[in-house]
Amino acid sequence: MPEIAEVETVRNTLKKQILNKKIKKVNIRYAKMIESDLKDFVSILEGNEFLDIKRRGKWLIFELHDHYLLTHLRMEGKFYLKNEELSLEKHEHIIFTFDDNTDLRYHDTRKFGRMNLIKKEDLENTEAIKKQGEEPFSKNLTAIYLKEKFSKKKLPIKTVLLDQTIISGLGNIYANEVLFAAKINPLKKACDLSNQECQNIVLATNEIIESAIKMGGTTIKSYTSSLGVTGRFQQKLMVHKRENEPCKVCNEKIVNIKIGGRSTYYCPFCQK
DNA sequence: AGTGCGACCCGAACGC
DNA sequence: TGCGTTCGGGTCGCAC
Repeated sequence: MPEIAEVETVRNTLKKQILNKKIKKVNIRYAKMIESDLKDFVSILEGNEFLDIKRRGKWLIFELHDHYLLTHLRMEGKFYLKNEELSLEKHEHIIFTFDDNTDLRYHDTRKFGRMNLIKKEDLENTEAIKKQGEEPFSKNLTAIYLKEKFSKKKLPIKTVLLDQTIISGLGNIYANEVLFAAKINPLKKACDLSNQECQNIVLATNEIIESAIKMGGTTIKSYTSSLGVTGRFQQKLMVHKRENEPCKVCNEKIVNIKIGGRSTYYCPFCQK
């Protein structure tokens, strides 16, 4: 399940591989994945080239001449680079073939990922991009900002951390890890958090996301980056997917509960 | 406006 | 063994 660190890893990896290569052909095998007009999608991309790859939250933004290709990997989306002669696999849904005979293949077992081609001038007006909250590293991500946003939320803080309009890019793994590092019980209502707790979330978010990006993300389930680089952050996980294992700080058993339908892991002693 | 929930998917895990 | 059922998870859209 790619979150911000995984998306950043994919971005950095792909940037070394696909920029400024002419796109010879686009093959769409699962049309529902494309949110924009299908004919435009093919005609605009063919003959075009990727000039840069940016990121906003969990969205990857491929820059083309005059357009951006927005992609969201959701849970299982992956990009692979392959020789175009290799046979297509079952879950390779969108294939971009470059004129050096390599493919950029979008692979997604669950078919949850989406792609959207937009004109450059429309980027900031695109709903998905417009509503993204502060990036984990932004200087605008402050305790004051969080306190104000949280004050309107009676939901558990765990649920609120997943709200992309507040902090952009956190998913289930890092939400669990941030709350452990900040020593906050995931069930606590967001509106009840103190200034100090908001500050702890800012610091924990900075620290964890920086570390996760440095380590190439976290490999959970099927996630691998485009070059097959394995994320190493899983070795650093303190609570996520560690149900019944001892807390690395106090030895108490890590608990797994559902909050808002999402698996939540925490230490009942460290996060009272 | 905030909240809750089904829909989108399909492989893995589980039940019988 | 083999079949059917349940579950998960990010985001959107809709109902309240």
